Amino acid sequence: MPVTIKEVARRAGVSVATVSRVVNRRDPVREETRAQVMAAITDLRYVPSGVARSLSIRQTHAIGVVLPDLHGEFFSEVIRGLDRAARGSGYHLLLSGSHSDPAEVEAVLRAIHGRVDGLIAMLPDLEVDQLADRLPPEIPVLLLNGGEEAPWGGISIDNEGGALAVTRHLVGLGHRHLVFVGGPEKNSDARERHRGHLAGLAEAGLEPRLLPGDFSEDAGYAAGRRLLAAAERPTAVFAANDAMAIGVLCALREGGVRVPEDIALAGFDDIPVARYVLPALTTVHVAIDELGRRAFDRLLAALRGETTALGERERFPASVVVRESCGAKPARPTPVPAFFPIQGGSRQP
Amino acid sequence: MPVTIKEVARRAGVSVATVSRVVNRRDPVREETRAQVMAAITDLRYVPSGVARSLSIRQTHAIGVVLPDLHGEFFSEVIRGLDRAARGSGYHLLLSGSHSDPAEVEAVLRAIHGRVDGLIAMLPDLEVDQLADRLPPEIPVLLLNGGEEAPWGGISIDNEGGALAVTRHLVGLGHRHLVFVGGPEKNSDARERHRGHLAGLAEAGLEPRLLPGDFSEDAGYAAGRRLLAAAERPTAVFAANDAMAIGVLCALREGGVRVPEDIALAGFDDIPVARYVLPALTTVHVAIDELGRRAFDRLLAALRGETTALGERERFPASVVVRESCGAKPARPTPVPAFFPIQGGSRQP
DNA sequence: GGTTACAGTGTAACCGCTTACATCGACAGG
DNA sequence: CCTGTCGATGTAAGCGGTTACACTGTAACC
Repeated sequence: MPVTIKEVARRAGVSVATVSRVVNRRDPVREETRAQVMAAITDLRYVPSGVARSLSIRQTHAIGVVLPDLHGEFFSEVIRGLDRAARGSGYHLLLSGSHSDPAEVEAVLRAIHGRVDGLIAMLPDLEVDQLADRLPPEIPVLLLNGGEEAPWGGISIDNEGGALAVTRHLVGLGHRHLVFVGGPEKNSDARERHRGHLAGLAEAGLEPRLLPGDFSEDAGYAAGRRLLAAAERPTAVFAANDAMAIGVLCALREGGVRVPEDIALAGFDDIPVARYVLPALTTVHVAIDELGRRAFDRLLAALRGETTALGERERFPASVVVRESCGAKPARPTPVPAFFPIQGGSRQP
Repeated sequence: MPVTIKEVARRAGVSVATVSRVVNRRDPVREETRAQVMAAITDLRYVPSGVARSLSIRQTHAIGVVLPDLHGEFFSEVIRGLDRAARGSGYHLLLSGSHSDPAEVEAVLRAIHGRVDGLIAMLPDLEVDQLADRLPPEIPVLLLNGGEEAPWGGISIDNEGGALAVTRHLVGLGHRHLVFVGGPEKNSDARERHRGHLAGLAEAGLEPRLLPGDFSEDAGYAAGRRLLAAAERPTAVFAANDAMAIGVLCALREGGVRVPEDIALAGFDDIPVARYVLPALTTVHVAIDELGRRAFDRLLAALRGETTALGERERFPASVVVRESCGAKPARPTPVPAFFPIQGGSRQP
C-alpha cells in the first residue's frame, strides 16, 4: 500500500520522470513544477522505495558486515566505528554475526548478494581458505582478519608489534627471565603475539619460555599454578591475552606471590576489567572503533573506484598501556574497587 | 556484470520462469529440467539478486534496527539477541545507531523505507513524541523504550519491578534506614527505578531518603561522601545503577566504612565489573540478549500477520542477583577463578 | 473417443524507480 | 524565416526477479 512515484506524479499532474528529477535534484526542473511536486510528496507522505531505487541504479548504499560473533566489547566497538563512518557517507550496515561454520557463512554471503555494494568480513583463517573462491567476485571485499600468512588483503591488528612492545617494555624494566603464556595453536592472533614476543626476546638475547594456554582464564590460572610449583620462577609473565593474565594473577595471589613486586605481569587486549583488577593490568590496547572506521573508509574508496587495492594488507597499530602489574608505576595510592573473581557467575540465561 | 536469471535460462535452455521455479522450489518441475537448471546455476555461479527479488515480492526479509548509541554492553547484547533470532528466521538486520537528534532519526527512517519489512527502534522518550506521526505507517514498528507513560507499545525493562525486588530484599535483611541514589531526572529508567524503590519502602512503612545522582560513577562517589559526612548514616544504600554504586563503594571505603558490615549496598544493571568489585555487588540483572530475541519474535509475529498487537506494552523481567555487598551472603572465603566473560579481541575460531 | 485434470513449461505483465531519448517551445543567430 | 540550441518535460525501456495465465501433452475417467 505504500504510495509510489506514480501516484505522486498523478497528483502533481506531471510524469514520473519529473517527480524522480525533483526527488533526486537532477536535471533542471521549473521552480513552479518543483513546488507542485513537493506539495504532492508531502501531501501523500511519499518516500521513495529503497529497493526499487537500488535495482534501478544498481547500487544499494549498504555494505554487509559479517562477523564471527557479536559478543563482547571488541565486536561492539567495530560495529560502532563502522556505523559512524557508514552513516557519515550515507551508507547502511547489513549486519550478520554468530555464524558457526563455513557453510553458514556461505549461506549468509549468498543471502546478502545483491543487497550490498561491498562487504567487510572477519572470518577465522580456516574459513577464508574454504571460502576463497566463494567470496562474491562482483563486489569489493575487505577482510578484517588475522592470518598474516594468508594472501588475503585487508586490515588486521598488529599483534606482533604489540607483543614486541610489551616484551621490550618488560626487558627494559630489567627482567631477564620471562615466561609467555600462549594462546590456542590454531589462532593466528595468538601465533602473532607469540612471534612478537620471541622477537623481543631475541633482541635482548634472552631465552624463550612458554607455557601453553587457550585464551581462557582457567588456562591462565593453570599456568599460574605451574609457575608456583616451578623450581625457578620467572621475574615477569606475559600472557597472550588479558583473560589469561587475570587467571595467572589469581593463582599467584593464592600462592602468596606478589604482583608486581615478585613477578611482573602483562596481558593483551585491554578488556574493560583490566583496569579494575588489583594491581591494574599492563596490557595492549587497540582503538577498535577506529579500526572499524578505517575499514569502512578503505572499502568506500574501493567502491568509488579510487582504488582497487583492497588486496593490500594493513596492520592496525596496537599500543601498550602501562599500569601497575608490570611494576613500572607505583601502585595507586587509593585502590578503587579491588578485584576478586568469584565462584559461579550469576548471569542468567 | 553479475549473472542474471536470464543467462541461466538461456544456458539451461529453459525460460526464466522455470529457473525461478527451481530456485524457489515452487510448482512442479521435471527432475531432468531441474538438473539442467541446477547445472547452469553452478556453472555460472548464479546467485539471485536480493533487491530484485525484494521488489518483486514486496518483502525484503530484513528488519531495521535503530538504536540511540552502539556503545556498551547493553546494545551489543541487544543486537546479538536480535541477530540470532533474525538469522534463525531468515531475516537480516539493517543497523543504525548513534544518531543524535530526532531529525537524524527521521532521516534514517526514510532512508530505510522500502528496505525493511519491519522496524525495531529504541528512541529516547522525547524523540518518540516528536516522531510519533513520522514512524513508518506501512510497516510494523516495535519500540524498545522506557517511558511507561507514553501510549506507545513495545517492550521495556521492568525497572520498577527490579527496584522493588531489591528494596524488598534489603528490607527483608532488616534494614530500616535506606538511602536511594537517584539517576537523571529526564531519564525514564531512573524514574521507574525510583518509583519501584518507593513502592518497596511504602510496603514496609519506611521513610524515603534520596540523594541526587546522574548515573555516573562520580555522582556515586559524591553521594558516598555526603553519606560519610551525614549525622545519621543509613544502614543500606540502593544506587539507581551500578556505576554509581561503585562510586559509593569507593567513597565509603575511603571513609573507612565497611561494606556490607556497616552499610549494605546494591546497584542496578549488573554491568560486567559488578562481580569483580570487592565486595561483589548485589544488583539487578536483565537478560538483554533475550530481550533482543523477544523483540524480534514479536515483530516477526506481526510481520506474519499473526498479531497486530504491537501496541501492547510488555515488561521484560529484571531479577536481582544477590552477591556480597548487601550482606546477605558471607564474603567469599578463598577467591577462586571461575566464570569469566572473555571480552577481548581474542576471537577464537 | 471425449472429457477432464493436471504436470510441466513459456509468455508477458508487473514491482517502483531511473534515465536515454524524443518532443516541443522559446529564443538567438544568420 | 530558417535553423540550432537549450530548457523543461514526457515516453518508454530497462534493472532482475516473480507469477498469473495460457498452452501443450499425457494419463485417468466415464
